[in-house]
Amino acid sequence: MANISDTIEQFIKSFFGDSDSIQLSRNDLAHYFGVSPSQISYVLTTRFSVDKGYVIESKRGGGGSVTVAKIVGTKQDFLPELLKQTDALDVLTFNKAAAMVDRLARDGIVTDGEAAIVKSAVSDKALAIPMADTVRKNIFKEILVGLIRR
Amino acid sequence: MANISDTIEQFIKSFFGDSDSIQLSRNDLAHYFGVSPSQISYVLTTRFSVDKGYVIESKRGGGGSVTVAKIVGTKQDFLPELLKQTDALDVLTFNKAAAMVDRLARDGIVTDGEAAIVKSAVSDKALAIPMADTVRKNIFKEILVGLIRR
DNA sequence: TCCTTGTTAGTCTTTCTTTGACCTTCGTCC
DNA sequence: GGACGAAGGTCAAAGAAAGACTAACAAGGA
Repeated sequence: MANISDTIEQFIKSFFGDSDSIQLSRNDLAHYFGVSPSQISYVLTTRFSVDKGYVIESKRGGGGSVTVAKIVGTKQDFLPELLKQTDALDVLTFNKAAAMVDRLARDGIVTDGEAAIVKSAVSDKALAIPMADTVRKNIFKEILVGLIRR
Repeated sequence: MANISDTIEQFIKSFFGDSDSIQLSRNDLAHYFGVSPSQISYVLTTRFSVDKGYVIESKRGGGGSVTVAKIVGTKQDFLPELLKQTDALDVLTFNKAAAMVDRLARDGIVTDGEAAIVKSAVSDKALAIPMADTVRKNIFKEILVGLIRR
């Protein structure tokens, strides 16, 4: 956690209390951390992606701002939805899979321990094979099916 | 203890105080000892393997680092042993994997939910590919390492 | 001696981060 | 309505780590 992006990520996350959405100023944040504004954008896109369960909205111009909102899904239809999304993908990279399972953990649909196992199972190390991203998709889908069934 | 690898090994070990895990920078360490970074990797892989009671995690890029953790507690014996056994296998069938994970569940090393996920991940459906039993072995090994790490 | 195993160094690759330059949008003030 | 400043957006390049792979070298044993 030596890098500033992780620090900024935590800082932003600490703003969500019970609330599902927060509003922030890109410039102010950048100034606060002494980094360039695009750094904030970087953190936003890498750490608060849709896969991870966040949506970003923004407004430019004077008095502009960025809104970060947690996507809150009802547990029942979220897993099937995720399965459908995964199936629609051509291939599945590790980062994408990790983002999705992180979100499942965040929303309490799986435990942290379960999330860790899923990540191990679809990691690049586990799948050091040709067509890894295709196989990963299959494995991930099968895991989701198992989760739905339970 | 004439060689530098042994010296580096001791140096790293001296960093564990009461703590079970330490974080280090490969580059810094290499620079400190005046050796090439890959030398540190060499020490890490040869002296801090699971066999020897350690697990390693790392992150690349700016602010990247290597975490070395001692394997402690109940996982100390059984999981590494199982990992070694798995590694010794040529291939791993689903039935064999399922039997192993069932045993882990029975012994309370993993929850039923976790066991179910592992089985999904290494199921024949997930691995409808050439060389399935070889890939399955790899995945299973990686899951075991993950379990040891946690 | 020759062969195997272990060590050391070096190079190239991959991943992730950081910065900067330039672009687009919005609001306000003549 | 046009000019201007204040946001935020985009993208590419550079930088910062660690990983993979390979070659060279060293030491010990058959």
